[in-house]
Amino acid sequence: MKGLENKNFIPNLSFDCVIFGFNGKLLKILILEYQNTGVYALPGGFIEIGQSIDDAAKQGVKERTGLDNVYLDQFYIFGDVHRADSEHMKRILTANNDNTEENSWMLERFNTVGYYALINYEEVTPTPDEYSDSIGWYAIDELPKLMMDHNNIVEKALKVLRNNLSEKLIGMNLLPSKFTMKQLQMVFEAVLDQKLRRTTFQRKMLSLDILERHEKLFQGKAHKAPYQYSFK
Amino acid sequence: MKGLENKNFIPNLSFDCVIFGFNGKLLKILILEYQNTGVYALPGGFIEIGQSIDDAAKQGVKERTGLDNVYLDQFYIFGDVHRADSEHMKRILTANNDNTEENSWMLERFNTVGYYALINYEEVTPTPDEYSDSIGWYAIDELPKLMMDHNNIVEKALKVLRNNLSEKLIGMNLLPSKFTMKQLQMVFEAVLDQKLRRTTFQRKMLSLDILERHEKLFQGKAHKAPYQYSFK
DNA sequence: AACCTATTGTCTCATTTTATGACAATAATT
DNA sequence: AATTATTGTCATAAAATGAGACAATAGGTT
Repeated sequence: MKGLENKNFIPNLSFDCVIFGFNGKLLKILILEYQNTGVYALPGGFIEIGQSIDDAAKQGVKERTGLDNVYLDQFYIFGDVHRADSEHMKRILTANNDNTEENSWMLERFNTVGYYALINYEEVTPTPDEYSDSIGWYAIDELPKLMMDHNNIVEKALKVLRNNLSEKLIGMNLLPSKFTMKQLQMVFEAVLDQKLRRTTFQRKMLSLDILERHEKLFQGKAHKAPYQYSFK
Repeated sequence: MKGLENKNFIPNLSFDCVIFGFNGKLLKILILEYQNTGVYALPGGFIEIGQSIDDAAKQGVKERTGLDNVYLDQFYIFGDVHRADSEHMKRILTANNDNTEENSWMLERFNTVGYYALINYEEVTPTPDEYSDSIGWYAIDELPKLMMDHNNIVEKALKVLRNNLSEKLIGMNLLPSKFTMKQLQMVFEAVLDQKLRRTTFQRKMLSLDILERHEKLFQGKAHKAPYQYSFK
């Protein structure tokens, strides 16, 4: 596993990121597949000595999405003894012809810090890193079986996201800087997984006094063109 | 530091607990003072290999309060590089005539998992453990300067507690099993640090359908005796 | 050009929730 | 029996939300 053994990592601690994106209809998550293993996992990594966990996560997201300045929120540390499933890791190591002796520390128990990120789907070109051969978007209700307790991590991230959506008004991070009221509503509906009433939603959003209205968006459709908005 | 060197701990990881109690008027926190150092700190500890972080925290709270089955919630991991302040730790180690060589790992960088606990003030007899010579309740607005970033940890715990109070209805854990509406309101007021309207609060609580009404509590006061309630 | 269609922005009215104050009931004291 | 402080509940006002109506469009169809 090229490069890993050169660095000094904090032992027994990792991070994993649930990277949310919105394609206009569905809420999706970035999942990567390790080379020659059929093992699916959340993008994650380790923390260098001398590096804050937040920075490590930030860097990890950047490496895999190319995006800087991403909304990133640490939401939980998963510290169960039995969360690690060393079989998966062994398969990844051997598939990479790795010296299992030298990297056996990766088979030890790991606690992992969960982060979730919200990114603008359109601005992203997911690029697989050196360990994985593919990276792709998966709708949240069509996730493959993930390694270790990663499915559980996603579950928890979704819960936290749903809780924080209205409160912290973080839906913005899933949209381009300018968007229509309809787009904003669809983000809310996708995240909360429920239909919202158009008029009520619109009134609520406008009353919050957080939106700035811009020019109309002409979509070439046979109906009134909607205004565009951005967050103040 | 007796006993510590015998155990196998997960390196570079600790936990710290913000233990909240309510004395009837004020929201308080358990703080301990290390022997012969003047260093104040949150009760915390390390995690054994083969022990989940939750269990380690649970055990830590039990050791320091004597209480089992405490409401305990992991709320954040503090992973800044500069949060550690090894001076404090050195003072604690030398004050205990510790072999600084052998325990030098305690001076390394530590990430710490923050927990908050809610306990019934009256049922608790805080007992100092082997490392500390005193343990005591401090009102949240009269905390001493704590070691490392522990003041910061308390701040964050308070924020999370305020957010979760109504949502998760966890105020119950700060009260005896039977309480009056007034007592419940005072818990809310102490945690949220704001006055609430009596009639609105009472109607709200009753409408939630989470309270069971019991016999009246005669306090020997010259006015109507209030009902007692418990959570269903 | 006149009409048609789907969507948008805004309004209205009904319903529900919350704010605010009023008031009677009551446990002990005077 | 009158007084006092607090409690439980109700009445009314104000605010927020639900649910639908409707006119204003941007373009398509005839």
